[in-house]
Amino acid sequence: MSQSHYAINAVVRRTGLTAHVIRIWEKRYQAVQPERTATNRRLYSDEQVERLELLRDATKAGQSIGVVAKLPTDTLRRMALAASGAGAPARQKEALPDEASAFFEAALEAVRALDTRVLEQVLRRADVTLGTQGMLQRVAAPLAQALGSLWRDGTITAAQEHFATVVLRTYLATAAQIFAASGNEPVLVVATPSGQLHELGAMLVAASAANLGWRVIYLGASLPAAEIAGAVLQSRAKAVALSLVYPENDSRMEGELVRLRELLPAGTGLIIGGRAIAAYRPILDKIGAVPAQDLPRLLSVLDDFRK
Amino acid sequence: MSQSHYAINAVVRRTGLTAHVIRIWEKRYQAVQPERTATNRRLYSDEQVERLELLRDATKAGQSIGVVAKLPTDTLRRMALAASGAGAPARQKEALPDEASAFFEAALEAVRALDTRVLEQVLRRADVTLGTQGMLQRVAAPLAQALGSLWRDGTITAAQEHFATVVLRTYLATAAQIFAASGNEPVLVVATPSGQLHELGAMLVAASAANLGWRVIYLGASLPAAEIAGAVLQSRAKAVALSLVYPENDSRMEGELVRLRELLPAGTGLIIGGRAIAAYRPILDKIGAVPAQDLPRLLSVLDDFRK
DNA sequence: AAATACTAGACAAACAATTGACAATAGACA
DNA sequence: TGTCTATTGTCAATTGTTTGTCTAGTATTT
Repeated sequence: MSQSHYAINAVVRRTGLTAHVIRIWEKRYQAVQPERTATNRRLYSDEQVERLELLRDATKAGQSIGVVAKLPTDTLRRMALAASGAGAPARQKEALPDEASAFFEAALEAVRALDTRVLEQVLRRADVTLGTQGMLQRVAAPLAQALGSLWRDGTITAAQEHFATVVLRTYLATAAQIFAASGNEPVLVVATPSGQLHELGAMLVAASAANLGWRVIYLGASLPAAEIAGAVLQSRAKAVALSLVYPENDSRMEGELVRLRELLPAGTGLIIGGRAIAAYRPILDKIGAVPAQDLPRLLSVLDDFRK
Repeated sequence: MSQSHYAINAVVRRTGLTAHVIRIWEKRYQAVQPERTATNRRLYSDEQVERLELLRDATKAGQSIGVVAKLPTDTLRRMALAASGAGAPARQKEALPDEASAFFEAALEAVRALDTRVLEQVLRRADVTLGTQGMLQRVAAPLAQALGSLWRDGTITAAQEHFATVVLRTYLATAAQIFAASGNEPVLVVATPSGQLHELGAMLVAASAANLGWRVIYLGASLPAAEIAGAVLQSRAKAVALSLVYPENDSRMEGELVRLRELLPAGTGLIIGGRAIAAYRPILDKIGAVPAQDLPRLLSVLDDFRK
């Protein structure tokens, strides 16, 4: 197989664990036993990295490291499969209230410094410690929201805001990558309608849904109703999620949304979220779209459509 | 096999490594053993250049040079494959002339089908088979260009065009991340100026430059001159690359570009590329910006600014 | 003459390993 | 409830390694 030998630093990058933890897991529980160079540096194989990832997931799900570290890798793989299949979050560790905000602050710091690497690292670590949904709801979503107001404040520059948007966007896209391999998940089309240029909200939805086992077709920002409907037809999607942020009083929006509902096959779910939904509330009611004020509510709505 | 022999300068150009590093890798780890001229100048073969590229990628991925430099080239190739996540067959260099267009066609097919997974897979495979620069220049760039005209044709829908843009964008961003910097590479700021909404060209530049060893700060689309300059100052960037695609006759562009040049520290490189540069040519000359018609030319320009 | 390339040796910053100590948490038990 | 204990992650200090960069001096190419 592959002969890769990763230094501990590379393992840190891939697993999101700290070097401290990796070493202490080895010392105390013999979780992995990496080779050593002639000068005593650890060298990890792909298998060992995978094992560490599995251990990370198991502990994140509430298992104690002392127990799972002794299990063979096969068993860990089965556990991971079972856990993701059940979708039932066992006893997800409740993070401290200020733990999420520490990540938030760290992320903001990286944004100010225009430091891609650190920003990504913070997001990945939040992903590991809070769980993907926790990271999305308590770090990424607040960050996405804060960017706008901080920029209006003058607390951050437009360049920093753009920068953060791009990095966040990329992270969400890859985090949402959830192997669509199985192919028979329900399909969700995500986009923002014509005139709505802010796409971060839509990306959050896409990442969140993908993490919960939807196959997401993400179409980006500012797409006419007919196009969205076309994509739904082509992909036989079960539901559509739109995000409305700004502007809040686009007169053409009503026409767009009505048209979209007309063009969608009967039975297709239509979920609309984002800052601006309050302003468009009457329209949503009229066309029977389900509003979702925030990410948790969106997920529960998605769950209903899944059946 | 081609019998070309490259002087170290050419190798620097193609790999993004410094001459110092190339020599020290040879001395300390016998990474490559180039021929010598009668007067002791190093001469590198294509195979050796490829090997250096593989070593560069492996080290950027976190493997230590001391370990990987001793591995046979075959193993390095396999590792590059594994790292890019493709289970693809290890096609050797010298791609057929139409191989790139086969990838192009396959990519287009995936776009029509709105199939994220396949589209990503095609890009990854192209990456491995043609090399990163080959993939960028012969698949991604043509695809980015084609999307616009195909959409105007009606050959593809706007939804498909949006979809392709997003997937391509994400792939380029992560591909560029793989080469994430160790910290002391020269910094390049990439963006599109106010009014220019198409960012795919800028992303291509960013990915390409990152692959050649720049630390790229990517700011996305439509940013005012003052903001771009601010980011340059903050990051102490050596150069700025802008992409102009559409519109081709924005009257405010001249003001923006002039202002940008004024705000940039003396000595900062200013490179401008994209479909629309012909239309803005007089302005570019006026402010002393270097035009770059295509990706290969951009890279050689970047090379000049490196020092 | 100026730019480029070569060697050798020195250097500093980043990276790793080890150890021992510490703090937070959960569960057990009185 | 409070106290004890085992578990777990974190931290600091120290030592050693790895790696890219730099300088100086010489030679070659353009």
